[in-house]
Amino acid sequence: MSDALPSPPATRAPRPTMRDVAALARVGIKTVSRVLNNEPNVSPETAERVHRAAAQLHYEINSVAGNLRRSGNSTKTVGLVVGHVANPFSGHIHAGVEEVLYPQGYSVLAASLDDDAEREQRLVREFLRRRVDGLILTTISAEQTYLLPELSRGLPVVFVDREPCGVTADAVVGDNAGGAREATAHLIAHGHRRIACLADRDSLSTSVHRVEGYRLALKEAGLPYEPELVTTNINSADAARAAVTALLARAEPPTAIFTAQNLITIGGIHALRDAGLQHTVALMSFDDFTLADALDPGISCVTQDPRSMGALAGRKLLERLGGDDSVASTIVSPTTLIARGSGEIPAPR
Amino acid sequence: MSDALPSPPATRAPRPTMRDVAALARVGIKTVSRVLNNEPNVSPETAERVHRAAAQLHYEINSVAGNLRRSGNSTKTVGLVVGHVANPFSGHIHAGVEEVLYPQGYSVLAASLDDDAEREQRLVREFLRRRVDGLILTTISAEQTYLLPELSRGLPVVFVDREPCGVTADAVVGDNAGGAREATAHLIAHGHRRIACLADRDSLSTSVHRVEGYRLALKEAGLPYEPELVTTNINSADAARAAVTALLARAEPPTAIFTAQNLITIGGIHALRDAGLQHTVALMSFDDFTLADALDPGISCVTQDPRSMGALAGRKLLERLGGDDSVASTIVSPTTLIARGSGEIPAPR
DNA sequence: TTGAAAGCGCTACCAC
DNA sequence: GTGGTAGCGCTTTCAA
Repeated sequence: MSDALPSPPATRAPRPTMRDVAALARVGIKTVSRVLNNEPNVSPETAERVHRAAAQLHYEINSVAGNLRRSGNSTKTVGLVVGHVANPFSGHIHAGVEEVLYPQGYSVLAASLDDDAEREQRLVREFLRRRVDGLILTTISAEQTYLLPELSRGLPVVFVDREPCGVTADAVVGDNAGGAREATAHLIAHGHRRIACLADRDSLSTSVHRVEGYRLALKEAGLPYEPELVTTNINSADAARAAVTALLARAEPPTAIFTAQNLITIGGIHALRDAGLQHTVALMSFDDFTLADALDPGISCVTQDPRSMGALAGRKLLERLGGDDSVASTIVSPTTLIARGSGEIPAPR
Repeated sequence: MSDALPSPPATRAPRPTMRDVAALARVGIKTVSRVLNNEPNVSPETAERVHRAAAQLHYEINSVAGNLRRSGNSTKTVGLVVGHVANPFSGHIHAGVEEVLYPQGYSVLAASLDDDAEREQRLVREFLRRRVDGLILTTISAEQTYLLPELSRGLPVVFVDREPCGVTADAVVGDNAGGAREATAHLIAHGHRRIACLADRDSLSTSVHRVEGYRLALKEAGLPYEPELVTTNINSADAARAAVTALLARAEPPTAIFTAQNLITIGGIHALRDAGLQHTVALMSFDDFTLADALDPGISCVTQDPRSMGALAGRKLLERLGGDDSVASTIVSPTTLIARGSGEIPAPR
């Protein structure tokens, strides 16, 4: 009984090379190279013969071999390290990078940090062995001095989301302090005086900046900074849920909460619901998520634009690849406040 | 005023080669190769000298050049095409693939389909030029016969999420028909007789299978199939919102809705809320999303495990890369029903 | 307009 | 143990 679909043989056949195409077209190998790379000075008839032979053999040019010899020794490949590809924030960064780099002929080797500082270095090393033309990195390690030899060699590196530590390099970051300040000021404007702040690990500069923004807003409003309302080093939704539950159980509970990260917001929402306080205690989130507007109340937030951040990082890298030698800069991508209800719950009087 | 941080020169310095290391260590280039590849038959003293020289020059082996000569002509690179890297479903597939391939020394070139069939072919072609060892593909094109030359050459290709068309190859897909059938049967079990079905484009096999599952459940329950309750070719949340709104405005509106995809569910939720019917009309979603349990009512769904699907696809590819010549197979990854409230709203009597 | 030869950085093979 | 030489598939250079 024969299958309707063409069933391919499982044998591994060698790929044709330019030499095979040249032989079939009865020309020199260099002529094949010229034709397939659209170089001038080939007669139309010869070009036609070459194209026909290439098509017949299903030949695809080998850019790996080509780039080995080609000037600049470039691979037209960029290494991208993000927090985790399964995280939508990382996904949007990836999308922005892709959007900018693929049209310019670059391919993207993507990998996840997975909260592992060692992995960060392993991945960078692997990318270097593959001779990527540049790197776009979200980092987790305490400092990136391990990149110094590469940077001093002129390898373009752009940091995204988190600023580098111990090295000078381009970076694209969200306005963490500014966004946190705006979120906190928003709560203050609705009458709140006791505002809790829940943040991620202190080892992350993003997290530290958000707490700073929170403090700045308090200071600007002449409110005291009360350490017992601030919990940091929260790294899961469950931890956030527990932390918020503990805060609400205090003698003087906060009347508003600023959750400085996505997962923390999710844990916070659960905790408020557990206590039946979702319409009583105000909540502002740093970072948005799907259906935040479908919850009751809708979740107010300040949101970054990770896709734009990825695109900016990609663009910066392209400039460096193009030979831009100007001094390293940090681009701050603005945040946007979205009011949906949870952040506009007034303070009790 | 001097910067505290080391500011790297912007000049592009050439990378050291094995020859440079060999010269510095006063050994032959082949010895450097042996040491750096952990091959035997090198005296400890020589190895030490080589390691020292390599470290001094910050030399990293060039795996691109090495693989050119190495047996099998492999690049230890795999090309991955997903729907869109910014989509969490795609992100989880990517994560699963990564999780399986990186430990085996493979790197992943990732790219997004972006709903563009031409892009699919462009990306595959680019990957072929980069001589990837294998491909993991989510497809959008009507048929993939353009892959036949590669498949017959023995290039390992694993399709993920959507089954191939026009070619025989391994695939990992979710249980689209089974999941849809289970979701629909769940609604029927809660007394519903008029169940709407909203699905994505008919050109997607996944979508077609989900509608089939819906029909099968109706049939098994002895319920009639009413075409006016089925809307397909919905490709955005807004379109879904409009479609549900239209359904609810009918003379005999459905008492339950099966939304056969993520974005459609989101649009459907909005439409039900617009009409104030979220506690009246039952809703089952195909695919889960963050905070689905925090909505009121919680959204019941059947969910796939895209991470596992990615891992299965990666594992299959590794087997093929390892020389497995067995006949192509399709792995069906099961779905799970999660009851949260929206799917358990009973039919009015 | 065409192609032969050299060489990109490395590994396979074989001599020492 | 060690290292030269050939060659992976291509582009560069240069001569025809």
